Amino acid sequence: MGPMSTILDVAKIAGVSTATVSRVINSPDQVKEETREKVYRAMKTCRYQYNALARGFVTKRSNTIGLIIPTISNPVFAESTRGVQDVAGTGDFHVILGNSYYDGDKEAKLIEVLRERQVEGLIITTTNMQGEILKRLQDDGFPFVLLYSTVRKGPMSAVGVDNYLGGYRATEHLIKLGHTRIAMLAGNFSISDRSFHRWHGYKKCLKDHDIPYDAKMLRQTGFGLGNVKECVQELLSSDSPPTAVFCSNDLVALSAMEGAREMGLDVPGNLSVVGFDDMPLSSYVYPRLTTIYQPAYDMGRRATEILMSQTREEKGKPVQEMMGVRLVVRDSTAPPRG
Amino acid sequence: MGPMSTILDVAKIAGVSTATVSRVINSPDQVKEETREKVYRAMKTCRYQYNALARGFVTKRSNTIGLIIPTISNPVFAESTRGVQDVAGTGDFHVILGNSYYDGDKEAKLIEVLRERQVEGLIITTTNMQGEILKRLQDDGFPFVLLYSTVRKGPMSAVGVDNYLGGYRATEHLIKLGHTRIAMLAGNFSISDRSFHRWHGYKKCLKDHDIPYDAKMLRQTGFGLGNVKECVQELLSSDSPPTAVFCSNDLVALSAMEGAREMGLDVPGNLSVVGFDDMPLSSYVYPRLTTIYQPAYDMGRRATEILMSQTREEKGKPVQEMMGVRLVVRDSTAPPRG
DNA sequence: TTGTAGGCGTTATCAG
DNA sequence: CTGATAACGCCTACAA
Repeated sequence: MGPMSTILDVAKIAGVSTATVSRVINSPDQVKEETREKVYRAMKTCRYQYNALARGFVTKRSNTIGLIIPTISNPVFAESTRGVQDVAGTGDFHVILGNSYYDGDKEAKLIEVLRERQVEGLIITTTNMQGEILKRLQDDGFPFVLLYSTVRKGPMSAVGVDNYLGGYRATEHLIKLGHTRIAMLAGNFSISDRSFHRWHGYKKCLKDHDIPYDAKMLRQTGFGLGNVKECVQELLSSDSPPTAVFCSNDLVALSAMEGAREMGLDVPGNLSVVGFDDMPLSSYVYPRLTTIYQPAYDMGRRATEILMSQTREEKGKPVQEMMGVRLVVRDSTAPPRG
Repeated sequence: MGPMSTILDVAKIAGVSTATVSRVINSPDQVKEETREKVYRAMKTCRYQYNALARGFVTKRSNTIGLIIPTISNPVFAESTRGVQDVAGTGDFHVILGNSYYDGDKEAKLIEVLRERQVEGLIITTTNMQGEILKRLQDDGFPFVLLYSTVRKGPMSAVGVDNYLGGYRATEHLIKLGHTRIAMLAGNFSISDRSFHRWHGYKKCLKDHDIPYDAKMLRQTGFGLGNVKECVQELLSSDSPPTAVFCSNDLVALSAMEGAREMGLDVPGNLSVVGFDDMPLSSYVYPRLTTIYQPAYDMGRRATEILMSQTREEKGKPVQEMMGVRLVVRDSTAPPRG
């Protein structure tokens, strides 16, 4: 990679000024055809390559947005990421991707360095709602939108689903099937308020059906396929084990099913399992997973549309958008045995 | 977002020169503690935020690499992407992600715009091996490494697996099980030479076991979950249908199994299926998928290590690295019936 | 240890 | 339609 040639080189070769070269790049019709051709030829002879960074530097527009998610390994985040990329691309934006791995500090660090790199906006699936970080962004008037958010009003833009409702629907399905001992495997509340809302929906549904809430039926797990198996197995080893479990996402549900199977139990025979997300592969797993669908791809798209309009307008009002969830009944749930 | 303050503002407030401010940012120990503190205070009072773009502009180092994959929706690419991000992060690099969607033109366009944006290097899972594009990168001395590559020698850096061997192993497994009518569902050769190599391994294995190769047993499909089902169903409807099928990736394998099931056939009872990739969820699907494992995460890591060393050194020799594949036998394969 | 000043590649403002 | 020229925010010799 020798030194690249610049518009100055081009200008010299073509015998014009740099301003003219810049014009043929940005508004070709403002320059006489003859000179335009001359410039094109000059570009070719010195193998000129445009430097978008330099432009960004003067126009103060990097044409880049940052996307922070917990981890790209979760297929549901992969879907929303694709949504983000697709609409960003149509606006000639690029996206820098960062994984927070559900770590608030990593998340904060990412936000900081992405801002240093002059991203024009941020899409964040936050792991640290309470933190000062978002407030800081807010104060600075820095454009950002929360993705997979529980926020429904206030000064921040957000797109998400009604997690409370999702939790309610999942639980309701189980109750209608005849279950009364229903556990919940929730992602750690300190790390995800989504999980917290789902738990509230779960509790409310229990109450509406006169099933007493039992705190021992709640287990907070990590989010990966971490200690989930142990959690179910503890649950299932208690003196009055659950006959069903609502998991705060599909990945957790998969581990839960495996944990149950390791104990020689059948899903859904001995244990019904419902997940949350409906990631693309959930209809292929065994047993096919009953779960709450949320429109990941579209959420990614929508968040990006909002962000992009936000970066352009001077003072766009914040917009919150809640998209629909729906219960998808498949094979991992059934009436309790005997 | 009002105008941000610059080191000049900081300098004025602190009563020092911009050079000094720059020093406290880049080499704090080169400046007397007293002035250093003064500068820090000044930064605070004007809420100074570092502009990494400006630095990149002068140092000609964007600290960014581009990553081009077919689609982030395929979990195997998500895994390697995570590998890339993880090691890029340790080198203070960021990664801009682009999906080519298996489209050579999109891929070319992505390479172009990423170069304009001054990425320091590119990691590409190419869809267009033959194209001029890579040659162009080569000629320009632009650092890049091919990921999921079949390249084993020559001037380009690459990391991948032995696809030929993978195809061979998969087929061998089927043959040892007693199958003789073995089909292959291959991703379109024009789009993926990986698939092409796997097919060669498949053919060679057939030959080594005196099973005549039958061209009608090969179907080239798209890569998503596109027309795969129809392909299997055609195959299975022929007068002498296959008893087993080797699929060029796990996603295709899932569709194939579904296609067979739709015809009322049992997997592996009536049809054995083996995939390729061993994506993280393949052990959860039903039936648990027999497949060829390739170390996606590590491949992503390795590719990035190579690239990063390449961007630093002046004239690093190209390095090719082939990582191990291995057959993972699970439940989607069995001896043929009767 | 600190300051001065030139330069990075492009755009944008004015003139011509 | 085209040309000077001053930014943009930071780094880096070179001097002091």
